[in-house]
Amino acid sequence: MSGAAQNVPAEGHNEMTEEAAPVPRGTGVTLWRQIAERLEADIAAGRWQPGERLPVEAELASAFGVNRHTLRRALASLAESGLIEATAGRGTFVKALPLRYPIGPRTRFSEIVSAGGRWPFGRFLGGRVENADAEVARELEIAEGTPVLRIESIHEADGVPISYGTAWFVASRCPDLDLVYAATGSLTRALSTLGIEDFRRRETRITARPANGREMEQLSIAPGRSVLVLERVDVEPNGRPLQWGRSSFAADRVQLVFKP
Amino acid sequence: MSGAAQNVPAEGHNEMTEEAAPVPRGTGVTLWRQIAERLEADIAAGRWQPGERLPVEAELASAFGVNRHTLRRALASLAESGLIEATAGRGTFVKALPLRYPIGPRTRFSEIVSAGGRWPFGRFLGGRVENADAEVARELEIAEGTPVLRIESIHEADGVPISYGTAWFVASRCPDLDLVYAATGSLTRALSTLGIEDFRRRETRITARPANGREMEQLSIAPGRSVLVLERVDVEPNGRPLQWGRSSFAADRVQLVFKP
DNA sequence: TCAATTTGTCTATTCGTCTATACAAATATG
DNA sequence: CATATTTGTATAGACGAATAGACAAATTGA
Repeated sequence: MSGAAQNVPAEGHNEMTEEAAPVPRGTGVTLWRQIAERLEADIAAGRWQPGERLPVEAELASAFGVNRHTLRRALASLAESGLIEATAGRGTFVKALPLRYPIGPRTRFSEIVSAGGRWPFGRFLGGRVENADAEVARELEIAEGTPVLRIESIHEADGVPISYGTAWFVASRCPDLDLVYAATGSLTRALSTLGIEDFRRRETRITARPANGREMEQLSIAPGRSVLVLERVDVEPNGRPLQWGRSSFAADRVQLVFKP
Repeated sequence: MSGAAQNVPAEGHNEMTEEAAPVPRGTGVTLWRQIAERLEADIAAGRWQPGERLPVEAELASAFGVNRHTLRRALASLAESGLIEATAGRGTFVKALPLRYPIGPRTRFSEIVSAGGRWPFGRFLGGRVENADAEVARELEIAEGTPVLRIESIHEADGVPISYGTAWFVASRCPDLDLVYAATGSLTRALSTLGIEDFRRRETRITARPANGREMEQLSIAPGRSVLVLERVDVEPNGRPLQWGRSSFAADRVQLVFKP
């Protein structure tokens, strides 16, 4: 590490004063972005708990081998994402916490979030009836061109966006679902209101990639952060597809759990 | 899009000549990196099939609204990852293809890769006996300090690295597993040789994040690409934990599939 | 109340990214 | 074989990232 430590750390328990792995240069990702990502990952991994204070800027800068201004640029982006908050004279504190998210036959966002001790909410962004294209038709096992209801929403836990995505429903099966969903903030409850008492997960497909502009915006996550992209098909008890959806989960705010 | 198209595209079916969404600037990710990621995502999404030629550099540059040199920098990184190959006078062609990877009670890498029509191989990187730390002990349900066998390996399909990770086994249960694994290139076969005929998946936990330096190196993926991090526990028929492992999957080369 | 600590802001310089122009080299096709 | 097409390389200038130094502002604790 080329940068010499500029401030001698106070005595006592001290994390992060040992040098971190060098931040690679020339990778196409700026230093401040990489540092922000590492700090975010460390927080997600539990290195610092909510409410805990991070090492001071000078220490972090030294540990990462960068200038304090570069380090501050990293912290600024974390603050922008809502993960940390800094106050002059006081320090920088952690705000975030990941959610344990089991995926099973009866995956229900509301139940999962409530079980995690937080407040679930489905923020309805928009819905409209459109004719099923080839992909939607295949997933829902209907004829191409059949009217489907397309709903776009964000799912939040304690006001923090967890997932953002789109779901398609057979329009004739779910009249006015968008209106009831918008009113209740819960998809499961809206379906129940419409007489659909049960459905279960048929298949979940997962990939991951860096968030795009829309996802960054809707999920309030920093550029370059990863999203887990879930494509899922839910079916009614008679086996008929009810819903096909594709959602992006803020990877740092959720940990998917599977038990075969 | 500020950049004017510099070459009139040839007549006939033509993708990508319409302008792509503008590449954001000031995000901490260079333009060439973002372009590389988008092209990689498009390839993974099936926009171009292996063997198919990408639009020429001038067209791509125009579509992304960047200089041809910037576009070339993006293509260079994709070529470095093995996704594409370019030849002067000939064009740029796609090489990559994602693997469908079902996760279930009997997840076996070899079976999955073979089912996908490719050649599976477990590249043994190293193994040694060590004393279980707190985390390993908890996952394997043994006393802290119990000797465990730690194995590091890369799993490949047709010579392309798919996952890289570490697994821990109760040393007394799997004597010489590392040696047999190194010799056979198949964990399942190695365990069978040692008298362990069956095991099943108890739990799989998934997160995602950008690949770190080691993962970029071992998986031959470009900086900033995402990895799917799987923590898994496998147990023997009697319910006793056999293996705890944590592997990083190249997110662009694999799509995880779950059927509850 | 004051000193110490920590974050916040300003100005300036150097290095890397992006753009631009031009032309060489390799391949494909008529 | 010649032309068109496409990638590959060289040089140069403008702009953003990173560094550096200095000092102000806010908070904490003695």
